[in-house]
Order: sequence, then C-alpha cells, then structure tokens
Amino acid sequence: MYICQKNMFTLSEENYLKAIFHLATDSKKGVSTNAIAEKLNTKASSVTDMIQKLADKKVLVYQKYQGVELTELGRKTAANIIRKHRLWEVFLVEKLNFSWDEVHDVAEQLEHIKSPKLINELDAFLNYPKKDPHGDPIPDKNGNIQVVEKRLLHHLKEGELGVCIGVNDSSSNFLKFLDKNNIALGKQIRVLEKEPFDDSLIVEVEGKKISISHKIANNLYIEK
Amino acid sequence: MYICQKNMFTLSEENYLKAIFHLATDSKKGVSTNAIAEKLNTKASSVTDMIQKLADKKVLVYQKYQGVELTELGRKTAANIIRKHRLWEVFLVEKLNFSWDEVHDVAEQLEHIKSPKLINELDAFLNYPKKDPHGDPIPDKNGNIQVVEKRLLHHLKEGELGVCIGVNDSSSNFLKFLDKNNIALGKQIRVLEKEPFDDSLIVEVEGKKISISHKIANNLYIEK
DNA sequence: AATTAATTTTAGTCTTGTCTAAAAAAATAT
DNA sequence: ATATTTTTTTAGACAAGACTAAAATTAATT
Repeated sequence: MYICQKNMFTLSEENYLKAIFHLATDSKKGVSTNAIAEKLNTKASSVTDMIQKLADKKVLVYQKYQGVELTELGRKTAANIIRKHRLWEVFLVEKLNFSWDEVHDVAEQLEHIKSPKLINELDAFLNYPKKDPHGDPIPDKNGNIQVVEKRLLHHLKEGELGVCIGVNDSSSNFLKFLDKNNIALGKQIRVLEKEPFDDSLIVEVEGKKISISHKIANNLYIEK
Repeated sequence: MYICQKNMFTLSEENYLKAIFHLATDSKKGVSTNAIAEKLNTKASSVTDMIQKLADKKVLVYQKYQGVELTELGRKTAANIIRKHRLWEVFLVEKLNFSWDEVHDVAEQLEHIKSPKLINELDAFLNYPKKDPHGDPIPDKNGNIQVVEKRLLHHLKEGELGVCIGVNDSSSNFLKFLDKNNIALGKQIRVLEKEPFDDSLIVEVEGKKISISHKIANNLYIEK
C-alpha cells in the first residue's frame, strides 16, 4: 500500500502548475515553454527542466518541442491552489480591511499553506463565497470552476449598458485606477461613445462621464 | 542609500533564528551547535554552515567552538516570527474551530508569511490577544515578550493548589492527554499525594482524582 | 525548397541547504 | 598530565532550481 506523500508539490512546482493552468484556460491549446517562462519571469531552459519533472509526476503531458497539457490530476492540483488563493483574498478583504489592490502578493504566499482542514474551515468561516474580490470564481473542493459568462467592456456597442463583474488584470495600478474612477464590481457602465482612432471610449458611471483607454476597456469584464 | 531587502530571511534562516531564540530563553547561556541540530532535526555540520551565514547577517554572534548568542536584531526577528506563530494559533482556535493540539503544524507554516499589514490586521481582528491557546505570551510589535511567572506542577508541594496557565510541550499527544483528563488552561489543580518512587502525583481536577506521571507534571505550568 | 528566424532543448555552472567522513578542539576521565 | 570521549568544524559531495551559452528543432520567409 502506498503512503501518500505529505507535501506532494514544492513551492516551485505549485507555481508552475498554476501558471500552466491559467495559460491553458486562456488559449485552449498546448502551453508553450516560452509562454510559461514569460509568465513566471524565468528562462525557457529552466522551464524545460521543470516540465520534465512535472511530467514524471504525472501532472502534465509533455512532448519535446510541443509544449505541455495538464492531466486531470494536474488540473485538480492547480485548481486547488487557485481555490486557496481566492479564498484567502476574500478573507483579507472582508475580515482584515485589505483593499482589492493589496491582496495579491499576500494571497500568493498563503495559497501554498498545506492543510485541508484550514482551507475547509476558512471556506465555512467566510460563508462559502463563490467569487473573489476581483470577481473571479472560486473553485470548489473537487477542483471544479464555475464558468462565468462575460465579455470585455471593449466589445460593448455605443449606447449599450452593462454591469461590471470582473477584471482581467489584477495589478495594483489598474485596480487603483478603477477605484479612482468609481468603477467597482456590480456597478453599471454605459458606453456613450467609441473613438475609432485610438479605440478609447467615453462611458458613464454613476452619472459621471469618463474617458477610458483601450487598455482599460480591454481588462474590464461586463456580464453577458 | 541602502535599499532594504524585501524578504530579509529565508525559510531556513527563520527556523534557525526561532530555534536559537527558544534555546536561549531556556538556558540563558550561549547556544551550542549540537542543541540547535537536535532541535531542528539536522546535523551539527549543517548548523555550523548556517550560523556562519547568520553571523554574517548580524543576527547572532558566533565564536568557533563557543556556540552562538542572538544580537538585538536577531532577537527581534525571532520574536516577530513567534508573534506571528502565536497570533495564527489564536486565529485557528478562535475562528476556525481548531483544537489546541491541531494548530502547531499549520502555524509553523503561517508564521513565515511576509506582510506587516497582514499581521497587524490579524492582531486587531483577534482583539489584541495577549496569550496563545497554550498559554504562551504573544510578543508585541517591537519584539517584547511579557514574562509569565510560573512553575512546573511537579514543584507544587502536597496539599498545594494551583491554576494551570501553560504547557511546556505542545505535542498533540500531550495536549490530547490533558483534554482527556479535563485539564485545561485556567483549571484548578490540587496536589493530593506525591509518590517518591517514580515522582508521580495524585492530583484533583474538578473534583476528580487522577494519577499524573512525572513527565506530565514536568510539562504543565502552574501560576506562581 | 532553401534560408533565416524563432523556439526549445542540452550541457555545464552556480547557489542554497543539506549530508557524510575526517580532522580539530574542548571537555572529561584516568 | 595524559588519554579518551564528546563536540565542533572542515572538506567534499549532492539535490533542487535557477542561469548562460550553444546546439537542435520547428516555424516563417523568400
């Protein structure tokens, strides 16, 4: 009978799994070595080393020069890390007075704490939240993630109204911009004008007109 | 002008500092290489390597063959880790339904999370607790630890009564034994008999007589 | 199809933190 | 005071995870 390894994955391995998971849901294709390297701020050669190791551990399938794909085990493991990350984010915002632009770095550390009881109790303590402070769905215990129907603000037509339900970028700078302009999850946004020259928008939020650059409109999700 | 390193100490370095801190308060003398090795379940040669590194970082003073002593910086750093450990223990017990014998391993991980805001907010959220679930004092922000006056149950005389205020050993087995016998922090214990042959005691807790071995009596603190 | 460009892998090195075995120093015993 | 035991340090090795530089493979162009 096998004894299950206590700390199944190292910190590094977990970060690779998470990165590959995110890249895979973005592209629906095999994930390339370079893409992983860029996401993790490391070098392609380091990635090659690690994905060989992860392939040995059966969390992904790897063919030389062909990128990687997560196995079911790999997906579940990654989803569990993301579950922990997002639950901690909820905790930080709801219980410890963090704002949504402050949580990422701390959650990045907390997501690696190993204790099933801890995360289940935290889930209960927070009343089983379904979304994190950025509107992202929290995977359940089994690694299933609810699919959120959404589109980018950029894709709304002139005159259309939508409710902000998420962000594509969780960087502090972006989130602070949104705060400054009174844009938050649940707020209504109406596109008044679309400027074809630079793809910027004039939108109305809570009665105020503001100008929104293409980059901003491309990182803000509106309910479908 | 110097830029202060963000993650000043590695996981290993923090564990060494904590171990040395605990050994130093126990013995009031210089801490020996072997003692550190035993505490950390490692080898003396590894300890020598690490204490040289920590001496370079000015957190301890090291003289070949003479053991080590923490500097003020070293003490503060260690106290801060212990502060985090104990605050997390309070959180786990008070908010997440952990029992006092379940918290140690998880707190051992959580104590290494780097975020001053996190720990200050946690402190406030828990209403600035002064003791952890095992009765140990929680260091303040500046690394000061309140000295708790106490003595071992073993040192009570026949007929003496005392209030249980702490444990010397936080192992799950010991704490479960205490639970089983209704011994908890704040409970009164009276020594009825002392058996000289094996140093065991007959004590009364909540009206019940129980027999306590020397080892138990040597790990239970009574208020002074 | 052949050449160039980009991506990926290999080979070899480095750092951190650990280990074993052997040497050196200190403590203890005779 | 000398011999023995214990403790501590040194020397050399190893694994994980990262890096650089060079080689191999695939993709893109002409």
